Amino acid sequence: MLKSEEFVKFIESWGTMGVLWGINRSMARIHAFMILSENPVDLDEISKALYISRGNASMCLKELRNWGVIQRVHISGERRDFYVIEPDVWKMFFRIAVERKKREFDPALDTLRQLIAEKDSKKVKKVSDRLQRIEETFSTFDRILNKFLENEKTSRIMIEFFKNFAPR
Amino acid sequence: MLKSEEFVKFIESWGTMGVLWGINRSMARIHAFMILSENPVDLDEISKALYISRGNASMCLKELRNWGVIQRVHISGERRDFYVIEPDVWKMFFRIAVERKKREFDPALDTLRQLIAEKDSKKVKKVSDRLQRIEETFSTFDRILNKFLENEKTSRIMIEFFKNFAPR
DNA sequence: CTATCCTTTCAGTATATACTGAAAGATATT
DNA sequence: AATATCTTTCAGTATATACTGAAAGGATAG
Repeated sequence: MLKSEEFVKFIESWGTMGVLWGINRSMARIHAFMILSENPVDLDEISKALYISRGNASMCLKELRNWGVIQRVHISGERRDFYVIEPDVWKMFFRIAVERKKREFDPALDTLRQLIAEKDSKKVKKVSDRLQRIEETFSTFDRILNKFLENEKTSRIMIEFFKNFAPR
Repeated sequence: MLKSEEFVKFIESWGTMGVLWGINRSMARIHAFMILSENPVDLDEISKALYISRGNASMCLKELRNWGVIQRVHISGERRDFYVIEPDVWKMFFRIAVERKKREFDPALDTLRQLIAEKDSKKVKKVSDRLQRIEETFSTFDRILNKFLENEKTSRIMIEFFKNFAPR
């Protein structure tokens, strides 16, 4: 399961898309490599296959684990650590969504609200109306996302709804 | 409407969030500045207020126009170009979504499909099943997004649905 | 037509981000 | 407890990304 031209293309393309998720190229390439691997992989294999230093590979694996998109597994009789991807693709999506929201959306919404709450400014009506509209939009978005992420079951229901709404 | 502490904070925070949208700090800061401006702004004003070179400001404005989140307006009697934000916040959201999808999601989905279509590989069942599941997930996501973005009216309907589903 | 005002371009430079590899830290093996 | 195997850390370095400012390119005014 290695090294056809398409595999390389997939790994690099996944790497590019990684930016969409806010993860860096190496992380995404490692993730792609793991998707294409039949068996659990170890640091050495990754390092050699993708021409990445062990140090970097180690840091990327740690970060991928933080994001919850891969897991460390133990193989009896083996001393090394092995890794597998989170097998549930939607779950993988959610985890990324949660992480990004927490890191970048929430603080921005906070600041927006603070700005609106601010009393003594020389705010012009036009601008405060605009801020109000933005806050409403963000807030709606926030509620939808929270609803979506609140538990497994809710997510599944929403996905099913979506599938019907936009059938193949 | 300038330079309270909160305004600066808002601008910088918006700048951070910009990364979420795949736009760089300067672009996002300029956008934030424009949100807070009562009247159309020009290049010079931006450059001075945000301590950005005119060259950079010019490039950022161009890019923001490409994304469709700001518009150039003409003010009679004025020689300079002026700019305003897209006033419809949801529309702004959509434009960013469309752009990002086009740039980063679509190519990845393409590659994924190519990889699946590939005939003569030594693909292991486990891996091809996994790829199949990923394709399904991505494809569903793609259809939802397309549905959402296909026209103004559909978007509005979906937003209304969401608002009811996740009320304030 | 030419001077003035404004915008854009882009080579060079600065800054931020990612990566390497050697050393230290862990954990298992004998 | 010494050795071997594997992982993590991090200072230094490389690479990628963003920014500057001077020069060229337009547009309008006189």
